[in-house]
Amino acid sequence: METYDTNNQDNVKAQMRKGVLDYCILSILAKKDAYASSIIKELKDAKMIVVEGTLYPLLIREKNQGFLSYRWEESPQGPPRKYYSITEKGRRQLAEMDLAWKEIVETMNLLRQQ
Amino acid sequence: METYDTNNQDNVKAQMRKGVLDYCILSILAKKDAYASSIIKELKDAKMIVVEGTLYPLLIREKNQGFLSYRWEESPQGPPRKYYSITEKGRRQLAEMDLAWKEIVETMNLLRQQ
DNA sequence: TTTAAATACCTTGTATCGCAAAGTATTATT
DNA sequence: AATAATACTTTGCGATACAAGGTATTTAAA
Repeated sequence: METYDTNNQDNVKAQMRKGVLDYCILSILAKKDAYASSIIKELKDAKMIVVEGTLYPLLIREKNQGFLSYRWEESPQGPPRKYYSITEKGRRQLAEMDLAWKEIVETMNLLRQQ
Repeated sequence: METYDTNNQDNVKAQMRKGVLDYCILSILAKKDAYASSIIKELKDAKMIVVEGTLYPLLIREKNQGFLSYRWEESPQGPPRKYYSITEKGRRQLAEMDLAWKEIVETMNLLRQQ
């Protein structure tokens, strides 16, 4: 059973307003496959702090929407890692997010002009 | 009783991620006093759709945080209007939001560079 | 051999937000 | 009076972000 954000297109912008984290995650994974802990490190470096309790459900949601897939890989130390990849559908979503983000940035520029 | 976002400064950015509506409202009111229906119209023109059920609680929250004040004014037609004004504290908050927004936009630019 | 440390994934409960929908109130028009 | 137009408010729901705690695997130390 899917939720309200499956029709896509029309409400990408509405969702964008709620937070940019989904956009961040897809952007990161568009460049390179990664696992949760490494994504957290990358976001921390970019000063966009995220904690595990936020990221794991988010990755699961994006996977359930078909934007991501994953595979297990051995780690040099510790338990195996769940590497996520962006899918074709994820790349299309990312393209829509780019447009929505651009519009929001332009709107804010307009609103902030005195 | 205040909530988690009263310490200010540290979490402006975290809040910003949740949505840009607060930023929009303060931006609009920084230019000119306005009442709810006129704010909705202005946001609609800027393609940032907001409905009453979103805006009214938001205005009340910002008023409770001391970012806004209001006064009643007669309307040429219909019931009186509640005109909101941004306060000094609201302007300081807006300045912090400007910084937080700038950082988020820069972060997204970085993350979207292939 | 047990214990601890490091790494990694996952879940639960809470506060908050955005929205649809319904409700209340005032004024002007019919 | 009844209706329309305007404006403010509240309720209930679904979704998000986070703190906190939990589970599991591997390696190193005691």
